[in-house]
Amino acid sequence: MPRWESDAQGRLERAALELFETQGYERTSVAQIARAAGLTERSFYRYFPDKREVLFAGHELVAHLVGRVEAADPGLGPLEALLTALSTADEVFRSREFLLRRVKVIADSPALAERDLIKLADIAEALVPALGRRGVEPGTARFIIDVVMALSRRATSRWLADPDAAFSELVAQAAAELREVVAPPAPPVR
Amino acid sequence: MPRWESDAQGRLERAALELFETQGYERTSVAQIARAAGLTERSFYRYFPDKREVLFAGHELVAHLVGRVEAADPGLGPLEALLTALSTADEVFRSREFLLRRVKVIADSPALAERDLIKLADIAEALVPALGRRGVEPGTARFIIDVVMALSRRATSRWLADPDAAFSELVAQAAAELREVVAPPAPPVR
DNA sequence: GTCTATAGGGCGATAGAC
DNA sequence: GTCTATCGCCCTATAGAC
Repeated sequence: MPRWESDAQGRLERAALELFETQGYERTSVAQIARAAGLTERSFYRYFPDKREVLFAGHELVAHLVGRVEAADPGLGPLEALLTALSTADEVFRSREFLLRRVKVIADSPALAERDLIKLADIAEALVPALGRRGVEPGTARFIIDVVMALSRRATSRWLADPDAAFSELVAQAAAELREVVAPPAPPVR
Repeated sequence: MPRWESDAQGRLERAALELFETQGYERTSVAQIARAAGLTERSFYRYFPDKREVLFAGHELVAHLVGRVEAADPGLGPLEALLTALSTADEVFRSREFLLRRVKVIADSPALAERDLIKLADIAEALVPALGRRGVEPGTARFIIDVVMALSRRATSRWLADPDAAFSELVAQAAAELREVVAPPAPPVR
């Protein structure tokens, strides 16, 4: 018999999401989350550096993307490399149920929205050296990555809304949309 | 003779930037900023809802961009409309000196970096209805805006680094770069 | 675990300008 | 009198130090 309940971190995460949903982020204290998970406030900070982080644990996505970019065919250009990497991102997604709940909570709290954005920025930053190893200058790399982040946002929002869509399809769709926006198919007829 | 020194907000902003530069954001307390500006901590919060906001006052850029998008030639597509608007953004920029100091301070503090990102996201959000009035669907609008935000980031970082470059030129340059990335000029020869 | 500085909100008091 | 900027003192919660 274990001396403590196992998966303290997971319990804190689930308790936090639940409480944020029902009471809102601001009106939920760290002590309350800890209590709901059967821990003390002090223990909460052993697992998470601050209150917001409880919703942002796990760096699987960054690692996944960086790995895929590095593993991509060296003949691919930076955009293509990023898009192939992004296409498989759903391999490390959590359940749509969970992500939907999380997105709603984040959207309802400015503090969490801020944290969400910087997490995305961290991903973008981590991808710069990955493109660097493919011979892309940091400035150019960051620009292309930012464009792909826009594309990822588009694909993800559709994926959350449509239970039947394949993520890789939505990435391809967004990429097509990008091409259309940048170089409209209809040539100027005059 | 006025009972109080004028421009309390400006004094707080200047004192804050100065202190953040010399001591760092974390090691500067609100009380210290207020004292340096000849006010009390409580008064600080009359001007700024929180400590971070002292570096992010003023919404001129949002208003400027929205206005320019709305005023843009109705015949322009959404991307072109956004780019013309962005090209004149430097009209509401503060001095490069000030912006450089500010950028450095923000980059040195995770808390300020988060706030900076959400301010950009706020601009993006504000532009959605502006494109909506041009007949663009919200989802598509947000996607195009996000691409332009990436482009804006590229142009701005170059503008900060190069004292002689014209901002509108840098926007055009980034736009050309985007076209090149999305539709490489060299067709597949095989 | 305990202690503490700080963020930041609530509410009321004060004191000039009008 | 009202309006408005400022201060004072309360409070809780976060998060870091010890």
